[in-house]
Amino acid sequence: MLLGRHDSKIDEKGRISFPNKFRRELGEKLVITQGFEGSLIVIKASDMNLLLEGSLGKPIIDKLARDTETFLLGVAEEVSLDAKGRFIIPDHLKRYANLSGEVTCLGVMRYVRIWDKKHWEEYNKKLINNIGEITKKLSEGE
Amino acid sequence: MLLGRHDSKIDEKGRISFPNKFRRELGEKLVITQGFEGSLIVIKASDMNLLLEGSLGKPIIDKLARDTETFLLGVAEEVSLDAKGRFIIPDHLKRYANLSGEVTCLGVMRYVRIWDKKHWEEYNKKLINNIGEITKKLSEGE
DNA sequence: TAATAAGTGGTACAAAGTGGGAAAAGATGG
DNA sequence: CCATCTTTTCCCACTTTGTACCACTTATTA
Repeated sequence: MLLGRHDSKIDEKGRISFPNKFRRELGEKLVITQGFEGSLIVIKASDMNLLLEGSLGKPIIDKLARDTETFLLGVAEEVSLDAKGRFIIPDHLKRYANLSGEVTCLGVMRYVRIWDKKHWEEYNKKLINNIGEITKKLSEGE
Repeated sequence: MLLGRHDSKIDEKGRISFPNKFRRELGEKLVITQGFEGSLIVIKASDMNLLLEGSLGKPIIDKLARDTETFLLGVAEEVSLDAKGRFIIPDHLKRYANLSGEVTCLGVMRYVRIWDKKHWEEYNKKLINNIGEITKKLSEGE
């Protein structure tokens, strides 16, 4: 299970490094794509189907499903780690997530979320303030 | 069953030590993460599912589940105790819970809550004053 | 009070992370 | 179509961090 936070920064060559604990879980072949709340998603190529839960199987004429799939898959990129666990973030994804210097990577079960560090700090504050309400709603099944 | 209070302090290396009684219950592989009311949660790795009840298995497009998992897992860290029962509290969690010197650890059945000692003293006062009302509401089912 | 167990502080070494250089591949222009 | 310049990939060496362990201090118990 992917777990935990790892702060990193994008170096001069546009590389970002994953810590060992992520690498062990993720393996060699990864897919990076746009995620929610302005973050990026990095996931094992063989786990791609997890992204599509909720839209998979819907007919192509279903606009919601079509939009969701286009959002998640249309801009995805296959990346591979170098010997030290680094990879290059494609430019269009770097722009989407507003990544420049410092980034924060979060392991969330089966995937990693990459955030601009400042953006994450802000989002986390919101989470901290609202987590009581969020979990309440969740447990009420709504 | 985890039970009782243990006061401790964070040493220069950022380590905190658990008393023997906690260790026996918790075992070797622990997970530490952000908890509620500004405290940290330490739980047996194999009991993580207790935290995730409600969000487990939900698709990535479900915002409530995504927020919950990001809050609980994204900043979690797997820690292991050293030969003397100590572990290092990750910096970002130390900051979240405002830990510097003295801390208070409380055993609550299946997990341990870690507080900044002063913060706990204050929170406990509130509990003492309001516990009548809190339990009344609870027993009335809201 | 002695003996044993638990807790604390600190050092040393191995592993992981970082920056950068060289070679290979690809693009551009004459 | 070849020569040169740019970009990408691979790899090496240095730095930093984390972990294991050791020695000492404090508490516990007989």
